[in-house]
Amino acid sequence: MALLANRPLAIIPAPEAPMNRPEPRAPASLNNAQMRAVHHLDGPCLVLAGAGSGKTRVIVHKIARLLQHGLGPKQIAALTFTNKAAQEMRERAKALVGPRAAKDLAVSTFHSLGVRMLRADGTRVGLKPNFSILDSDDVLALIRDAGGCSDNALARRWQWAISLWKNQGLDADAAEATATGDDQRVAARVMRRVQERLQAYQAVDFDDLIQLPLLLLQRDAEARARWQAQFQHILVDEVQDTNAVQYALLKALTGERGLFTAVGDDDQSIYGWRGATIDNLKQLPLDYPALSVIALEQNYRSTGHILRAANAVIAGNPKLFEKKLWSDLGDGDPVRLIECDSEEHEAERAVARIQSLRAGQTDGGSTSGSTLRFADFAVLYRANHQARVFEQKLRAAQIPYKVSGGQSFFDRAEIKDLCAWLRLIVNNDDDPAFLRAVTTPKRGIGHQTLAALGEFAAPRKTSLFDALFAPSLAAALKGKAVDALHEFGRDVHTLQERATHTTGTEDAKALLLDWLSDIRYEQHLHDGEDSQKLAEARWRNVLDFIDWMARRCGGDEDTGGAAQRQSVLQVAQTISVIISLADRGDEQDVVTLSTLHAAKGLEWPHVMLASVNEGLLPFRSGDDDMTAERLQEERRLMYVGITRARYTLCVSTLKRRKKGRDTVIGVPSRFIGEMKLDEAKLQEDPRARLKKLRDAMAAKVAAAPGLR
DNA sequence: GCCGCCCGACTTTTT
DNA sequence: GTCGGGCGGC
Repeated sequence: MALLANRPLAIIPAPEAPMNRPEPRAPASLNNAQMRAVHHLDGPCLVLAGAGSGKTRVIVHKIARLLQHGLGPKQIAALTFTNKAAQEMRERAKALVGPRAAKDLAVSTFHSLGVRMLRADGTRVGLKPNFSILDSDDVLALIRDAGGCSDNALARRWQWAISLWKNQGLDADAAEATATGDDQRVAARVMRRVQERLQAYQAVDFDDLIQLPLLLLQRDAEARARWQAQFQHILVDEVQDTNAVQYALLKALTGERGLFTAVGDDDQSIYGWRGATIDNLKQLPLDYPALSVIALEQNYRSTGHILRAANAVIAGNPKLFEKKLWSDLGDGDPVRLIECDSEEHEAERAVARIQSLRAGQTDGGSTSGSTLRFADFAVLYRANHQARVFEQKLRAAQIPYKVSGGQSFFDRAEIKDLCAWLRLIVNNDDDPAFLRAVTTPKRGIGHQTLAALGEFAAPRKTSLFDALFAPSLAAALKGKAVDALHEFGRDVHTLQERATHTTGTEDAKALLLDWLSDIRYEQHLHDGEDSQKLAEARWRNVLDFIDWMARRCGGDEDTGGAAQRQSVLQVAQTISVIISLADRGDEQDVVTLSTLHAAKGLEWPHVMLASVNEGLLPFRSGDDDMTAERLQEERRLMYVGITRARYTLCVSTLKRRKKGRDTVIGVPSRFIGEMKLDEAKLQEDPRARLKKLRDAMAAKVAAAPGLR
């Protein structure tokens, strides 16, 4: 959809095999292991799905099997981590079981499920049904405020610590008890205050969306019984990425019966740093003695050389479950190793490789008739900033590209402005939203007025919005300020009123446009931006956003399964959990630049792993020492990178690399050696060959007496 | 007190 | 190459 035109999209390569390789992509029938996973219905099941082994296929077929077995679509939940994954799963399910059944399946992210549970039962854990969901920027502001701190870096560290605690299922008390050192103790105290404010605002953060439903199930037997009865079978995707709270929620939802299918790959666990714990996978067989473990080892993606390199690297990690990928796609091209002088050189080599492969030059030097698309290529690297030099060189070569993992559409200031208004009409008590909305656009209400309003509201224990209408407010503030506040209050009420009753795409759009013109939002953008062009770009984003909202009100088929007409208010309620989805329609033929993390789950015919150097991959920052766990996660990252490739993989290292302002000697990553590449089969870079010649020459000269 | 300049750093990311 | 923080000067 146009909405996301300026957002980097994940690309799914075209289904047709780009090189002339006769190879059936998805076999018509399930293989043996897949079949066992699909037909195991009466007990807990762990599917260890190696990279490219058809895991989504298994999930979708299992859903079909469960339906066939007599379960209703509403009784099946399939949980993912990202909206994108949920969307893909929903579509694949739709293709297999038909739109009618697919519509009622509970295919969603963990967080959306949490929202659903809390909207229904939130009152049982102290939440009004109209609670707000704060995004991480709101939470950061809240933390700064609660901690009385203007230092953003410190607030961020607090936010990080608090989130990790929440992901471990700890509350403020528990956090304070486990805190070591002064920093942590302070963070725990901040956490307590943040939790109090969240409660007062009737707001939750993303972590709460998992933790509170868990609390609900633990505390409330009736709710537990009801939700356990609701879902007769739960499928979990990427189970290796679950954190302690998500795992506990899964257990609480499935209860004693343990009717679930967990799908994941311990070798692709790369999110330990944000609280995911592989302990969950270790714990699974202990918590469920009846667990059937089924390994999917046949890889349908990569050719032999690539797969052997991947297996060789991951063999360096201790095994949780024995598993070794194999493929019947033939050896394919050898993995290619390139040494580059610098980042610039590396990017130039990458460009040259794309051009030569596209021109029909294969690694062996023979030519093939077909032309490759730009979208068949990806350059993968460890850290975002590494994209820059590739962007430069690709632009210079006029090759279209996109960068994954950029700023989300919903993170843009203009979109968040509007979301603040929407949140406020959903939940009048949402003070952070109030503060943003009341000052955007400027309406003569400054921090003086707001501070006074805050002081008025605090002792009365009302939200800022409620305080607007207190009869005694006029006594506490200047007349002009009160008028401005009342006008704002009326604006919000008007919007709220209309949003409750407006449904359907066209009406919704008209309402939203009316609103924007009422608050003069376009003018506000031009005022706040010195560049005309930038302001216009922002306004276009706003219009895209409006379009997108309106279409959801109409219940468009293609907007993620919301098939009924919804009021603007209803759409506004779900907005903070719907982070953008890529639209398949505007998939473009462009080269992908992506971090290794963002590349997980995707694949390309031709992949380049860039700057595979010590210090970058595995990553090491100045002072910290590399623990065994850290190194193992880095190794899994390398494994993920290698297994993204279908036909060719090109790994490059830097001889010199930039580190901050200066340049340091580049040491090839230990993972290069671990790939156990057959050196004899390695293609030599023309420049390296030249250099060898030169070195040999120099050696001869040096050895010859009398010539010095 | 505010503004502007300079210097340093610069993982990974979802909801 | 860019962003943010800190310091110095006005």
